[in-house]
This record gives sequence, C-alpha cells and structure tokens, in this order.
Amino acid sequence: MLKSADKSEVLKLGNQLCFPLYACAKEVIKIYRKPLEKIGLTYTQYIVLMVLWEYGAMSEKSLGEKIYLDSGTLTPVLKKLEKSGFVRRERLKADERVLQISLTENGSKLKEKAVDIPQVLDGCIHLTYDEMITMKKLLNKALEGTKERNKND
Amino acid sequence: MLKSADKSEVLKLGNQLCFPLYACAKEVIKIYRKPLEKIGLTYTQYIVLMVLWEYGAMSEKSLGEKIYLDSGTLTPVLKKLEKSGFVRRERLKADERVLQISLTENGSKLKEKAVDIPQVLDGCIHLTYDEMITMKKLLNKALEGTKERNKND
DNA sequence: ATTTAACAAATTGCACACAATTTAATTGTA
DNA sequence: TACAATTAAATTGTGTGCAATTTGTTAAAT
Repeated sequence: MLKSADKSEVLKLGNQLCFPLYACAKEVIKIYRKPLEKIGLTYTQYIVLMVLWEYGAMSEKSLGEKIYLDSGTLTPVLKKLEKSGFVRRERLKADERVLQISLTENGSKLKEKAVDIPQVLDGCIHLTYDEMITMKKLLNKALEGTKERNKND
Repeated sequence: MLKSADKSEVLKLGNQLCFPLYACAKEVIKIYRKPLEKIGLTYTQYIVLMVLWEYGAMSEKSLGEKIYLDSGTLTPVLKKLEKSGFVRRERLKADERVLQISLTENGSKLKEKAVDIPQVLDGCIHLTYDEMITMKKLLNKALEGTKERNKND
C-alpha cells in the first residue's frame, strides 16, 4: 500500500507505462508515413496488406481479429484498398454474410516494394538489436493479456 | 545482408516491432476508456491533465511538445476541457500569440479521482513488475530517438 | 415451416491525429 | 519606422478508431 504522497507519483507521465506506449506508437507510425506514401499506402492499409501477404485471402472478420480492428474501422479501409486496386471484396457464395478479402495482382506485387519499409526504423530508433527483440517480446506478451480483457467489449 | 527469401520474412506481423507497438497501444487505451469515462474524460484529455497536474500551467505549445501533439489536435481537445470546466484558456498579456493553459479548481480536484486509474492495467496486462519497468525504459529510450527524427516534419 | 437467435458487415456519431494552410501577433532587419 | 521573417494557434481536409445501432443472412429452436 502506498502513502498518499506516493500515490500521486503514479500520475506522472514518466512513471506511466501507457504514455510512452501511446506516444511511441504514434511516433513510429509517423516515421512510416512518408515511405508508405511513396507506394500509395496509409499505415492501416499497410497493416492490412501485411496480413494478406502472409496468410492469403480471408474474411473481413478474421482480418479484423488479427489486427485488432472492428468493421467500423475496417470497412472503409478495405473499400479504399479496393478502389486503389490492391484487394478484392467478394461475398462468399456459401455464406453471403461473410466478405472475403483477397489480393489482386497489383496488391501481391506491392509486397516487393514494401520489403524495404521496415528498415526506416533502423536509423531513428536508438535501440540495440537485443533491445528491439526484448521490446517485441514484451509487447506481444502484453498484447496476449489484453486480448482476453477486451474480448467482451 | 539477407537473402531474398529471408527478406520477405521481415513483413510478417510477428517479426515487426511496429505492429505489436501499434496494437498494444490501442488495446491499452481501450482498457483505460471505461474508468476514464466515469470521471468524464477521454484518453487524450487525461494525458493533457496529467501534464498540468505534474507541471502546472503552460502554453499550448509546451503542452503539445510534452505529449507529441500539434495544435491541430490539441486546440479542439483543450476547448472541450474548457467547456467541461477543467482548464482555463487565456492569452498571455505579454505575448498575445501564446495561449496559457491552466487548471481550474475542478480540474485540480479531479486528480484525486484519477490516481486509481493506472491500476486498471494490473489485472489485464500479464507482465511482471520487472517486465513493466523494462518495457517502460525501452519505450522511453525509443521515444528519445524518434524525437529528433520527427522534429522537422 | 415459422419464429427466434446469432452472426457478419455496414452505418452513424463522436473524438482524435496529422499535414498543410491561414490568421494574428511579435521580432529582426534594412 | 516599415517590412519581411518568425512564431503560436486556429482552421481545413483526410483518415482512422471505436461504441452503438442497423441491415441482411444463416442457423437453431419450437
């Protein structure tokens, strides 16, 4: 149990976990913005395509589960990717409720232009390789925990 | 140098640092949402108040630098906080360009209701205390690096 | 077979987030 | 002193992000 004076310490930015997490995510996305713009993608569109490049076609719902986005966000993003000519959106004949998302020829080819994108972090994130590995592991472990928590929202 | 086959490995979600960072930040903010709603705040408003609770009154610009937000985002957020009665927005007499942001009585008092908020993570982030400390350190170190990078955008 | 429940997307409304531009005030300089 | 450059906020336009609701389809129960 903390004393009252210590308790208010937790509200300092520097003592919070949530703040550097929030700020760091934003800054990293900002670094990705320019190189992504060159190949015609936003960050969210890039995340969507990474899933399709790795796993192939899947429903909007499955896609949303992988990247923690619901249809409210995903539907307009997918419509834009369709308009850009990178994905197809088709109802499954077997079940008209589900929208199957698949890569077009151009969407598949875009992967080759995207392989160099992750390197943009190398110059500007001042972490050693080991530190990056550690951070990735911890973030993934934390994500696992939140998955259960936010499931029933 | 990686071979071509290995190169495409970097685009897998599990191999990226940026994806768990992006997803984890969103999930953590989602956890904060409900308890914050109870005291009448959004996450961004909470971040703003944390700065004011810790450092006291300051200009919109200084505030924005601390939390990595520009006036485009901050101006409407501060107007809402003013409407809620938690902050004052006043032009400095010495320099009418700068908008001084200060806490109202209610804004100051809100801190006592907010001290319990950070604990919401305890139950749902499955990290040990040491892991949280490590993660916080690494995130802050990474943030330092990005600061220089995104300065001239 | 009809009704009900469950499900997947889409829609709506609100709140960021940020690049780019504009507005208003101040500073620096010829 | 004028006037250009700089600065701080505000504004504009686009793109998420999410809770809540709606729409359309399928499965389950009576």
